[in-house]
Amino acid sequence: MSPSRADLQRTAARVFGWEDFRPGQLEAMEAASTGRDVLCIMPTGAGKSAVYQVPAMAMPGTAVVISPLIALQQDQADAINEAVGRTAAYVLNSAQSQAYWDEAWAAAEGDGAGQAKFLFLGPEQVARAEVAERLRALDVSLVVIDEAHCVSAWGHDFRPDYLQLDLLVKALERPVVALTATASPPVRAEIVEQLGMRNELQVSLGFDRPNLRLSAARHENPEDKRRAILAQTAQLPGPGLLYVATRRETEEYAQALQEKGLRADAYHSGRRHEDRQQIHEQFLNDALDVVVATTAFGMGIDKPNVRFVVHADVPDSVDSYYQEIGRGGRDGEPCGIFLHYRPEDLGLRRFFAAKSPNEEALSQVFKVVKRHDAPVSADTLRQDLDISARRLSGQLSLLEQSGSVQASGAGYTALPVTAAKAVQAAVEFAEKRENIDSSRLEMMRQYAETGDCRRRFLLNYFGEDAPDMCGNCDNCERAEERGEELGPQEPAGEQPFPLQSEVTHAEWGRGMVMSYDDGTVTVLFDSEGYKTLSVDVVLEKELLRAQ
DNA sequence: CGATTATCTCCTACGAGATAATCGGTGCGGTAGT
Repeated sequence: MSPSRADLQRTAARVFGWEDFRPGQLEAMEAASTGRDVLCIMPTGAGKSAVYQVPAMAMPGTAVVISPLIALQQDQADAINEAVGRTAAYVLNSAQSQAYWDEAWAAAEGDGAGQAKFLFLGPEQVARAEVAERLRALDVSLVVIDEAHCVSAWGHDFRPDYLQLDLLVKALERPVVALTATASPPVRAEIVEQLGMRNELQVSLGFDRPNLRLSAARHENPEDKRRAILAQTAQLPGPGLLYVATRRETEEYAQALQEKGLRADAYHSGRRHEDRQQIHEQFLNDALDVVVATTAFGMGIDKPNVRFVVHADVPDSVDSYYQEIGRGGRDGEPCGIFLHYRPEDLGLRRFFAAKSPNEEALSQVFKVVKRHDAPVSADTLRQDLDISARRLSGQLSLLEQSGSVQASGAGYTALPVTAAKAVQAAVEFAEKRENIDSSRLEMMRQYAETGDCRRRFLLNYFGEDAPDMCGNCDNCERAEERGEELGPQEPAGEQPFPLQSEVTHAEWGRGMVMSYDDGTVTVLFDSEGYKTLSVDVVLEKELLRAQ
């Protein structure tokens, strides 16, 4: 028997002391507990964790929670254990002793009062055959993917095991609960596809954050940009965040800000663990005015009173940008959002995005998979190949996605093609993905350069309609100064296809209309990424057709 | 792709300017060495 809505409410109150629910929360919990997949998009602090924790406590069995950072897993497990009053959640990773693992397995495999209700693991653990096997044997309540945007953001290159999670999902045959604060339509689609979710309920609380005051400034040379950033950051009321692109910049800006008398520190993944922890704590306790950080700083940080978020460089996508500025103004009070931009800065992002696949390694991996008649496990492949687990994961998922290898719980099977064909398909697939990535970067450029309402740009990007000028971004303020009416806006120019409607293009196939801006239309094509076209040309040449 | 650093060139030698080489982000896990 799955728990009823009343059961869920009782559990929430009894175990966690939660009496009230946000819109969508209860609905999502109910869906999960009755066996339906759920994709939940809620800002941090809106009670995302409750969506899986409450049903998992109300249901029999153990929830398997996949989360990207061990520190994050530990925080969540601690919170659960404190609420429950015993060890109901275990965090499993390479740093734990064998004794701890044994205890966790024993607790998960048992049932009754001492049962483990949650196991927290990273995708790398799930990819180990031994762990996967043991998980398959458990009575699992839910499969939870926390920070699910990592599937899309990290799966392709950085942490390839994210793309193998569908095997776990398939093997366990339990409802999937995917949670994230930020996901544009294509990212949502990718999460659903990669995790093999079916008929999922999507719950989104909406992306508008009206208290964030958006602005951007363009600079010509690096020195002017640097001066402007320092002057601005020193003068803004804190606490705040300054995001930069490189580790070295974090050190340089932090030092310059210190010299101006601010309490500032540099945060990046190259710093010692204790230092990172200390900076994090100091920031939370208002003992720092500014943290100057790379992308390493952010996930899991829930501080209400961040008063500004300054970007010294463009991030790789609007998705990342929104994730980063979303750390400001969580208390609902005003927060200044500033993007400093030079077109040349896009170069670094292009460099990071350009990772051509290793054809030699692909070919080798494919040949070895093909040599086996029966499905072969990643572990066996690794012994045959003498390559790292991580690289193997990357090659396998590329081969799988480009259609030359099939994956199942039993292992990998090669399809009847030659190694040369398999490599070619994989390379083409990687190129296509790179095109999509660069189109995402192009959207970041558009955001930086737009003269239109920035809030509308962001909302359109995340698939929401936003007809009004917001009045709280630099471009709206400039329009106001020119004496233009805000409020419901005359659509600037013709808009032949409604927002969010489906269109087709002879060459690029199916796409979705995302936004109109200054005589252009931006369409998100399934296979090509974002394309921005002139409305006049589209109409004249009949480039797009409504679906 | 672009910024920074290292090396080369000029030939009185210095140091300036040109040219070449290098570097750049996220975390897991495991390994080597205390």
